[in-house]
Amino acid sequence: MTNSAADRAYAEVRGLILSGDASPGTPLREEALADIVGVSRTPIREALRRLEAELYAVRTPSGRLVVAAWDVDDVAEMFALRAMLEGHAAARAATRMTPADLGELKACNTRIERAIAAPEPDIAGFLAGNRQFHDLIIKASASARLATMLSGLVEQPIVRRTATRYDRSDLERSAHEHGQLMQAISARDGEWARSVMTAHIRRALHAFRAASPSK
Amino acid sequence: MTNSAADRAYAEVRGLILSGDASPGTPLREEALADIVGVSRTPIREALRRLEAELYAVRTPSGRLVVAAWDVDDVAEMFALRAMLEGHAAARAATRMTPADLGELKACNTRIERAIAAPEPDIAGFLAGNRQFHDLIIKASASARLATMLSGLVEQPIVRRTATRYDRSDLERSAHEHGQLMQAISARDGEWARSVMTAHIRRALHAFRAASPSK
DNA sequence: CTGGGCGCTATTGTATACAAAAGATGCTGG
DNA sequence: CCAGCATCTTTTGTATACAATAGCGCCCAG
Repeated sequence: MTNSAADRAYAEVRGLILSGDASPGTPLREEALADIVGVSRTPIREALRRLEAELYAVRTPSGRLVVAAWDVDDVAEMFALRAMLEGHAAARAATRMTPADLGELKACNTRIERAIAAPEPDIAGFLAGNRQFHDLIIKASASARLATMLSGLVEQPIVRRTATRYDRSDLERSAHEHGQLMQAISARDGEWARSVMTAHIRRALHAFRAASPSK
Repeated sequence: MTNSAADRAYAEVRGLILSGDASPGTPLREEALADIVGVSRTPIREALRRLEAELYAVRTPSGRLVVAAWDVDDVAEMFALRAMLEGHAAARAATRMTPADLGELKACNTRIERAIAAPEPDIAGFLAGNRQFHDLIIKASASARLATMLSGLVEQPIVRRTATRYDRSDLERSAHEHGQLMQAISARDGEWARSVMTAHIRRALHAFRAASPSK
């Protein structure tokens, strides 16, 4: 809880962008945001730099920031990068995970299975579990750099929109792939784990594509 | 040249870290750095946030920043990530490059060949050309996200230290691999280009390992 | 001599004031 | 009526002032 104002500013401005309240091209003016969030320009500036680094915002030639426009190709590229990087994380995790870590992973996937087993699947529960599952893998990969790179790449809102269109068989397939991944990790087979993770995320990419408006 | 003070601060502090003047574990105190660079704390803070995001600095539990310690494994991980990401960039570039881009690439590699052909190889010229060559590929990949991720991963000093140990055959091999890459791109074969680039960087990794003290 | 608590200091987080630069607006001359 | 320019406004960049907090050392009691 070191710099709460800046963190709050980051979360709020990011929320504005992802919710669509600030649509692509909207200028992100520091003073206006400071008024909205209720802090001074200093933490706002810090938040904006982070958002710029994560490409949520882009700079006009003269240094003004505007909300970035992500088209389908941009999002596809994000999925492709995530697939590579999380695949790498899975490969590393396979040779580094302790039995205790693996148990935690198993418990997490059990929660996911319970969330989707109900008559009316619990999408929020699925998403929370899914995120935790992936975070456990990343953590077990023991690469701070990988974790940093992935943090700006795992934007729930798009995953969320995709997931709300999942039917039960999609959800079950996802949990099943998690099971495969745990098998690969149990076997300490990094390349198997990489392949499963890559496939897992690339499937999500195509689910997204299928659900997206044009193209 | 929008915010020159912050950029200067970034460059100077980064220089302190990479030159070894600020050794791992050294605290990075804002006021002290402000005095050194000759600007106020505000741009220094901005520079430090960037350095933190790129893992040149890490935060102690209580929010203080210290120079990060990179061991051999960290550097190896950076090479591995670079190999994946630049491989991806090469694959994208292969289907996107215009003949003009390719011509520029060829000219660049010709300069590299000239630099290493001299009786006493021009290492600085090699490094400058090499960097430009890789930047051209990244640019042609037309992925802002990829460019952003790679920018924090291409730290000359380590590459430089490795390159100073190259003998002529290493340098020639590097230029030759660039030639292969251009062939793959000319053929518009993304997977070929990816493989060549990945191999190119992984060879550099092993050159680094061979040159590094322990392990 | 040692351990714990208390207060001081060093350092970062946040707010605000000031400077510079880019954009917009309106005026004037053609 | 339009082009060009001057000025005024808006917005960002930088400096500084103030607040909060964590670390450190010192002193005292046992």
